[in-house]
Amino acid sequence: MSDGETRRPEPTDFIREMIRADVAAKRHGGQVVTRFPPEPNGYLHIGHAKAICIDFGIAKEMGGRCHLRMDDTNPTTEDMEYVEAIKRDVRWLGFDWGEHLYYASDYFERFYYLGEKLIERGRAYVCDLPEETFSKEYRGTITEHGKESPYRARSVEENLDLFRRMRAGEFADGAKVLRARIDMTSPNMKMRDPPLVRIKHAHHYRTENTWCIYPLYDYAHCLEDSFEGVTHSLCTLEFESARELYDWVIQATEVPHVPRQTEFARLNITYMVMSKRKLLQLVEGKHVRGWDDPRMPTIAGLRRRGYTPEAIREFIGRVGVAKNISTVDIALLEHTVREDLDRRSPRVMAVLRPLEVVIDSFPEGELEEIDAPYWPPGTEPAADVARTGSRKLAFSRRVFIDREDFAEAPPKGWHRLAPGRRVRLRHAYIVTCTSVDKDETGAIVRVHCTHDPATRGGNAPAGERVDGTLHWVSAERAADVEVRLYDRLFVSENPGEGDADYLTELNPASLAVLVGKAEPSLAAATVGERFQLERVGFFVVDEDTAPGAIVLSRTVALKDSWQKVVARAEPAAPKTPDSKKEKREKKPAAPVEAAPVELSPEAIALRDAHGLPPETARVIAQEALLAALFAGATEAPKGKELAKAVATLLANDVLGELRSKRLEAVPFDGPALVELADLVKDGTIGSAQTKEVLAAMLASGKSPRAIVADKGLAQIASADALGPIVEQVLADNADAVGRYKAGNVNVVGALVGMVMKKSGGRANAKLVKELLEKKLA
RNA sequence: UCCGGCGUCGUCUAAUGGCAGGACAGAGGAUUUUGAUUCCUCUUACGAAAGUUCGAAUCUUUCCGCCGGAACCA
Repeated sequence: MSDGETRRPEPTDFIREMIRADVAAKRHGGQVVTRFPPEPNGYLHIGHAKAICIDFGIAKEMGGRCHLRMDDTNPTTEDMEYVEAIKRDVRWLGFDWGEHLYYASDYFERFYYLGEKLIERGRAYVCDLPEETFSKEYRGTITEHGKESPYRARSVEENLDLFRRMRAGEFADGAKVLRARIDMTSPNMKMRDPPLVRIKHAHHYRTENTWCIYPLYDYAHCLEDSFEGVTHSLCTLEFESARELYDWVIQATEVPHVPRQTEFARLNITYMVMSKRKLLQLVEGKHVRGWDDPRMPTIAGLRRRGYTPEAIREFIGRVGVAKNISTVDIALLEHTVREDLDRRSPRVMAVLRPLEVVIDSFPEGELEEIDAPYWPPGTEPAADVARTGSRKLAFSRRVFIDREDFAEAPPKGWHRLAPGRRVRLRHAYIVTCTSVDKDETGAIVRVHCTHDPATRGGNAPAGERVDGTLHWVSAERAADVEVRLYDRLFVSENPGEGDADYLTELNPASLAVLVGKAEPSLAAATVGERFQLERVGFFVVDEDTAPGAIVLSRTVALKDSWQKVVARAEPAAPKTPDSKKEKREKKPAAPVEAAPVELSPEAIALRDAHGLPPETARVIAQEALLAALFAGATEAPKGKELAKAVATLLANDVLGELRSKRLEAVPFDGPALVELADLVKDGTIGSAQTKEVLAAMLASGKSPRAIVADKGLAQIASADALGPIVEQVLADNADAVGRYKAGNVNVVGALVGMVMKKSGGRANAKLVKELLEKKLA
């Protein structure tokens, strides 16, 4: 991390939490191995940057390693050019795979070997069904089961022979395929005998013509992870339903190392497209100049646009990692890059649309040298930024300003030049506009000013305020520069949303090329150097620059609050597309009457036998484990009498634990729950303690009474015992008490919590609350 | 319609049964030789309903909405 990068607390997200827990539990010997597995069939984009930051970033944080692996199992799309581009981009982003560069294509022999092994164990077969036949007649649909392929029952010998001949090249593309033998009735379509290895007589950029069969993603990826000892295989949400197959292949091939797949939401950004297919279309359709066109969301494009790796990493960090499907506002990306560039970009001046200004009071032919600092006071350049100090500016009778900075009839709130107005030419003089020259069409060709010699350096006399400060360039010493102004590539917030073709939503103004005038110091600028053109934006010197022909690309414009004022005066922009909330509310739910619950006969029996609320009865009847526990409970001595309490426990708390821990069994029985309910009934424990006892039962299987005794959980329910603790908490939290008195009644909950904690979890919460409320009243 | 996933300010994201917090965006203001930067202030959210609980964004149930899954792509 470079110096000065924003320090933030250690990132926490569900993946990091999971991995930290794995490390703490010493799974995989406490090792963390991740991988970033791009397919070399396109350039990396900022969505990949998220994956890279997660895969490499987490491995680094946990003291593990991250592999860079080219997932090159499809010979028809992949290419060495992409491999090189991927390596360059990952490195540029600041990550290092060390020795760990891998290629799926190096594992082809092992995939083949494991294919034979699957066949031998009856877990895979060679299928002759054409792709179309299988998908139309056999796979079934989302709602209907599939049916088994007629080739499913082939003998091991025949399968082996066929598979070998597939490899030997005896069959045409698509004539045969190796299929997993799983379950044609699975609700997960991925599990309906998915293809594992297909025939493709194609040249592979690395293995050339060695192979004519290639593994498919679902077969290859999990094995690659296993071969490499990957512990945590992190991928995006669309692979969620592939996870079941991932685990199946690992289990069926009996590979020794078992990696685990976890999915997170991919990155979307407004006004951008992020699919490889669309990006490829933009390049091939010449809608942009190439993969590294500065308008592209590719890493190469962003790099050429002048983005820094630090800014991108910071952006990714701010976006976070979660499973919500999300689209980040491009304003956040722009903010992050401005923030970074502000510390990296020396300030210089250039005029994009020159308008000549004649300073009539300044002597003809005179050139005045002015020393101007590169950095405004108060801005500390980042440590690794080269240009510091100041440079020389030339002031002369003729200068250029931007046409946008002059108005003959200025609108309200105008802070720039206009007839009669006094403005400062930055670092130079305060000037006053005296007249305007126009051509025969009435267009302004020249502006006349007089300067105030007492204001040299731009200093206003004490107490005087000028109308504004303008950037400028001497007409005598200006360097011509090509300036490329980039804007978002699409005009639509979500290109291609709905029925729209995203290509019709390209922004025709995404690139504007101007020839401007720059201050002399810019003539020596070198490719990759970054500047802020004062009042205009952040720029980078483009690689198209040649000696004497500087090309400047705008990375991002400066924030412009004047533009906002102007925009506000104009008719309101069309409302943004539907937000999440609007989507949710689009079809307003008909006011739902609490629909009468349909009860199964079992549920009805439970309800009637024990007087349970119908909801509770249904939940218990539905879940076999709960039903068994409940049945056991009612057999116990006090079971009938406490049935309702037990049922509530079962339906509300036990079920929750079962779900969250994905438990199939529970280490206690029904009578234990009766015992727990009895403890509550006789007042030994309160509701606060019940949860804790239940958790302990789940963990140890011990009896409730034993747990209460062990942990000393018997509740404290006397005002005498609790009073002092309440007093103490109140005294220690005067500020919280203040907030309560100011109207925040929720504070009581927090105070109850504190008392509970101080009492070792033993206080009767209800009583505590009463005591607190009495004191606070 | 089946399976899986997801619903918190406009946007992204926190909270691990106890004061709904942060960032961006937006609004207002201060400072300013960049209408920049910086600083201060403010508006705005738990999809709905019912249940469990002293207390629910968090546990349970039902409903609603969104996304992914039927490539011999990855």
